[in-house]
Amino acid sequence: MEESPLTDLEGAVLGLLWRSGPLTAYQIRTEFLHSPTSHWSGSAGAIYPLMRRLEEIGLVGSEEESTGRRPRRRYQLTAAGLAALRGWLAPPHPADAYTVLFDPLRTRILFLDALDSAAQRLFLEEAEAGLERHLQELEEIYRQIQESGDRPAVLATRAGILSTRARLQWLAELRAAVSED
Amino acid sequence: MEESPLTDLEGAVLGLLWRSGPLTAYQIRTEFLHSPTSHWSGSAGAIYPLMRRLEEIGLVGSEEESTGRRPRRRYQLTAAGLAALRGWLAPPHPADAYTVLFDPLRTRILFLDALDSAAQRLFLEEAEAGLERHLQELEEIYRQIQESGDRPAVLATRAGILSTRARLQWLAELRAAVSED
DNA sequence: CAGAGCATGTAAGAAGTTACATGATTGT
DNA sequence: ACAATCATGTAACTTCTTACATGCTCTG
Repeated sequence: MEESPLTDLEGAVLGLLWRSGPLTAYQIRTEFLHSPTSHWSGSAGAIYPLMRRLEEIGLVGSEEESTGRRPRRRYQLTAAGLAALRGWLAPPHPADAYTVLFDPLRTRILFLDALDSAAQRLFLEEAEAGLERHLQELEEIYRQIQESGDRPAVLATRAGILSTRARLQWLAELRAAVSED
Repeated sequence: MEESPLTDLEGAVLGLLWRSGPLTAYQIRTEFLHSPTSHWSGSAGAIYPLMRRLEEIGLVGSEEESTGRRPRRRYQLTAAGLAALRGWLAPPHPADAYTVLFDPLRTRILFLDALDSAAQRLFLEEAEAGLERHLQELEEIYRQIQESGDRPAVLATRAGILSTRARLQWLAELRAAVSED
């Protein structure tokens, strides 16, 4: 029934169903759409086929609520799905869970010297401004959901804040190092 | 000639060619293989077709060094390739450059309550141990390349260290929050 | 009742993964 | 000379993206 390890998208979908009861594919989609990471695109072409796949291997069940209109399919976790969710959650984790995260800015900065110094300065200014802006948003979200009492979301947002601050700190160090030549 | 924006893998390949002169596909592969991020798999099936693609659109050139044996193709950056590299490096950057990075641990912790409390504790222990181990490795690498004087690599490693520390700090906060129930 | 936007998909194509095949070189 | 490993690929498959199609619902 459960063949290969779940992808992170599959695991997250099972997690959403576990937390928020039966959901339609569209509702799942919008959850990802509103996430502060742009890693989760929530595109239709990803979610709809994925839901069918999960149903085929028995990790979710669905029922159609056809009130005469266009079918509206609502998915919920099966017992096998809950077991698979726990298997995905628990250690051992994939290798990339503990290694350095992928960061498009860090990747580019490896080759910063390929830009002339004016462009380098522009790069660093833009990067700091962009991260600063994003940090403000995260802190605003943090305040809101702290009131809502949604603890896992609070924790995840806190992670985003700390991680973004670390990137900003790094950029500040970098700017100091660049300007001293 | 240059159609769509470069992917990060394509940009990084151009960057490697810019920094390290003409390289074979295999040499590029091993650069990625040895990177401390597991995001760069450097699999043959990714690199070889990519190099052909980059050559087709004129961003790299190649010459065959056939000394009678099996062909050995060495790629170098063209003028168009350098321009494309600079376009990829310079702002404006893709949206995901400034948003929260994708973190498999954070994603899982959103659903931590689906595990029983023993499994939760195990999760947190493993995660802290795994990150701590990785941090040690990074600091060892950091010391080595600081001596080598490879500044961009030093900076990138520094970013990995700060980011990993931020994740550890978050886990420490989390453990405190979990144990107080 | 017309248009906006919500909801449910599908099709074609891009990009990467795993697994395989095979030639060349090196160490013992 | 034989095995191990370095090096150069290819093929099939998986997963996601972009773009499209289409039905349903609500609002002015």
